[in-house]
Amino acid sequence: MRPLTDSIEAFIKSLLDEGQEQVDVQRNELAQYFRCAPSQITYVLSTRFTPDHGYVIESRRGGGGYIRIVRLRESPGSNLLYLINKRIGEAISRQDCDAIISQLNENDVITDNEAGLMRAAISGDAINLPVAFKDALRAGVLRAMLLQLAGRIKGEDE
Amino acid sequence: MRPLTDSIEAFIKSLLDEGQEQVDVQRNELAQYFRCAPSQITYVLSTRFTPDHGYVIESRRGGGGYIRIVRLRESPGSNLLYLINKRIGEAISRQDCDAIISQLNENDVITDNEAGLMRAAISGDAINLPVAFKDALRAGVLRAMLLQLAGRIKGEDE
DNA sequence: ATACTATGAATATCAAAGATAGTCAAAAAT
DNA sequence: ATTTTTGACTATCTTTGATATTCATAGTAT
Repeated sequence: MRPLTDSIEAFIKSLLDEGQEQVDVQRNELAQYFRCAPSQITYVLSTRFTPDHGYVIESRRGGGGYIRIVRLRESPGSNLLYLINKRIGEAISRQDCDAIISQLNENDVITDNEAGLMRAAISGDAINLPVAFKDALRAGVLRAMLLQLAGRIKGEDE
Repeated sequence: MRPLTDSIEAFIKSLLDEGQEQVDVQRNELAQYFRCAPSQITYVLSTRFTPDHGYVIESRRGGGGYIRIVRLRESPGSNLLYLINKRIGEAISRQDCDAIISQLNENDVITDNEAGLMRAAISGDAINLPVAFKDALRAGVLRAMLLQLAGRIKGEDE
């Protein structure tokens, strides 16, 4: 018999195939539907809906809580998924970050102002830490921002 | 189902969107309208209408009592300086950051997309560090981004 | 009139209960 | 071995209710 993980994965993908870039689900509801432990849902999401696979997850707890699955899109000339999954590793230098940001800016993936914000975020002037450590933190910040870019919904701003 | 908090928040904001800088509401009346406990209103106000969010609350008890919600519309410049020099200290929580970013967004200092980028930058999901340490790093990242905002020159973006 | 008190009408506070989702390690299945 | 599945425990957010506090007004005594 096909394992539950596969069914759950397929089910979520079918939801996303209805043209939407994202779906909200309730963990308990889904678990009930598949008659499994709620943590099973978490397991599927964390093994099949990672940035590697082209997805990001957001969630909210408490009453009215939900899990939102966002399918990342590849905007022209951006290479966002490559940057997120391959180019940035565990650590990245400031210069390399700058280069990436400039390239995104030149390809009109981000505005001048956004590029400025991103450079500020990865500058890390203030912190007095070993370079290796800084580079690791910078990698995290840059990756998070690129994930946000990849998750943007078309025409969301203005 | 959308939690009540969100509806109440939206309702209050819609009242403020009618051009007024402030609204007076009666807590019991609002609670009746939403069929919830009066303290629910208090909860919404204290979690979504704080000074960080750009609001202040005044109230009076007793007969004819009311709750006044005032939206602060400070000049973006001075507000930024305050945030940079006073509000952010050595450390800041994620929640507080979120509130500040929302406020900048609502006051049109930053676009929706920029708000998204900033939230991503301060999220620090990936790194596994003691909370106190994270909060200190976050303060640095947020401050750097606010400085960038402060330094924006009119007409810099196309 | 003036001061004091009682009453009713609001809001504030705070802790507990409810509703979600996350984590992690162990058990089960493949 | 690796992947799946479960369950106990934790974290976070919402909702409620009991109790305390504050204010306005009316009444009462002097």
